[in-house]
Amino acid sequence: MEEIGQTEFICPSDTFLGIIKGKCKTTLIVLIKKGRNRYGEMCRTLPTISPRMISKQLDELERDGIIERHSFAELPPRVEYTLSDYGETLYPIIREIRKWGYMHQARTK
Amino acid sequence: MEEIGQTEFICPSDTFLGIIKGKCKTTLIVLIKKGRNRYGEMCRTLPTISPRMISKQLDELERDGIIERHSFAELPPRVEYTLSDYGETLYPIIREIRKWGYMHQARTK
DNA sequence: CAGCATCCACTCCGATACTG
DNA sequence: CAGTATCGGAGTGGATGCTG
Repeated sequence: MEEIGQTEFICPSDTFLGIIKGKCKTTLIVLIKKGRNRYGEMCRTLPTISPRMISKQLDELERDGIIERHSFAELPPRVEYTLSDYGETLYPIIREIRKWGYMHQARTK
Repeated sequence: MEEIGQTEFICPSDTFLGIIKGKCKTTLIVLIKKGRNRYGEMCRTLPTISPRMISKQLDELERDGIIERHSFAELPPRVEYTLSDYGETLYPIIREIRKWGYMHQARTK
């Protein structure tokens, strides 16, 4: 049997969950991955999430190195987000999570 | 490109994340899966998590149908938890999450 | 042993209003 | 267009004490 200790148990899960927990981070990652990567666009796609929250979640994802922010000095201003190489590594897992969700969402409620 | 709508984006992720978010649910699931499935045992394995929290998380996992609670009317009382068939379906994903965590935990701080 | 009840601090998140 | 500031309610989680 594998070694069982507190550190081994908690840390690995929290590395991932600490990054993608939060109101709508997986959703934002998927949107960006699909090219729907501008702030206003995301707000319109997710009308039930407040712009403040979308902004905050994008900030945190950028801080964690998952996404990159590209700001264009135009009028009107434009900002696009892209997945970083690091962010790409967790995308397959998000797909798995979403696939599981599709299969089992009937069960929850 | 896939259809993009709010429902398709948010629901599937939340089905999974809604279940495993919370202080230490993935950890508890792994402990149970490995046979370290008694309440006191878990508390001792996770000394930094309060017993109240472990109890609460186990309750929620049971309520969501992920784990089953088996109570033995002995003295001293004994309670064991096992993964349900439903719970087994999300175990592979938890393994992926943990594997990702092992590989990338150096990066996060 | 395996827990629940209570109290409290902290964090999350929405609503609203404002800015470069 | 792409945000930021502030307020306040709801939820999360620890500490402590008690129970069958």
